[in-house]
Amino acid sequence: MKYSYAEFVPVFKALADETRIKIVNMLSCGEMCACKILESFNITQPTLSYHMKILTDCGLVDGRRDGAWMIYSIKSESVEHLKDFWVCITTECDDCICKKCEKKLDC
Amino acid sequence: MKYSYAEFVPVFKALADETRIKIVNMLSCGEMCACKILESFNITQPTLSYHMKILTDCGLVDGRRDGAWMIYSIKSESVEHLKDFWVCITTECDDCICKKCEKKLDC
DNA sequence: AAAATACATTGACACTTTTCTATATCATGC
DNA sequence: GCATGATATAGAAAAGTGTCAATGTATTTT
Repeated sequence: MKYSYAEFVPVFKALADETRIKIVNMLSCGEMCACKILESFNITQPTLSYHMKILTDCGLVDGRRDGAWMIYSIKSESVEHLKDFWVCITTECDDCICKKCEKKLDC
Repeated sequence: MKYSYAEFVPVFKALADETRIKIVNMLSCGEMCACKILESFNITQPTLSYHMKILTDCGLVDGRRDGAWMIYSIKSESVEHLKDFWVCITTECDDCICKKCEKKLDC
């Protein structure tokens, strides 16, 4: 298994919220500043800040400061990484956890 | 947008737990009964029952009773559905939410 | 330098999630 | 029908989550 399960828990947690899924979707067309994202939702600015922190902490989104603005963008490699992980754990393969368990290994 | 965001929130929630990610992975090699899954984890039987309910309720896993046993299996169409959704929302396209927002639509 | 703008942090609150123990239900075998 | 094994449910405790108002911190503008 080339992936660690635990590393993806925060990513799935980040996506377990409708607002954050929508933010990821919005950023897929290109970078966007926080104030622009905020306009699209009926949430307060601190709440958006909270959501953006979760998205950046898990590695899905990148944030950079440009003067007074925060510019957010999707991290393509993380997007690919998650897709690859999902395909990997849902496809039968020789090093699957189920085979390890039959061998009484730690899992 | 051919998907509704809200429909995937319970799926991502279900995957936002290391034990449940591992269970999905285990089932990718074929169906398995609850007692067999339970052997692989240091959790109680009610806790596994709780996790299996979350996985089946969100549609990722299918459960059928076979006498005294519960046999669980992956629902391949849900696995594909999630992958397609992820690719869709992370790929730039004409009906992206960001373009809708610029048009001041509800999102 | 003062005002305004953009964003982050703090503290509080309601709500949800995860886990357990105890108990109930259901199916099987004697 | 009773005992046993497999699973589900109920209730409770602890921890985590999402939201806000209030406030703090940069940065830009005047």
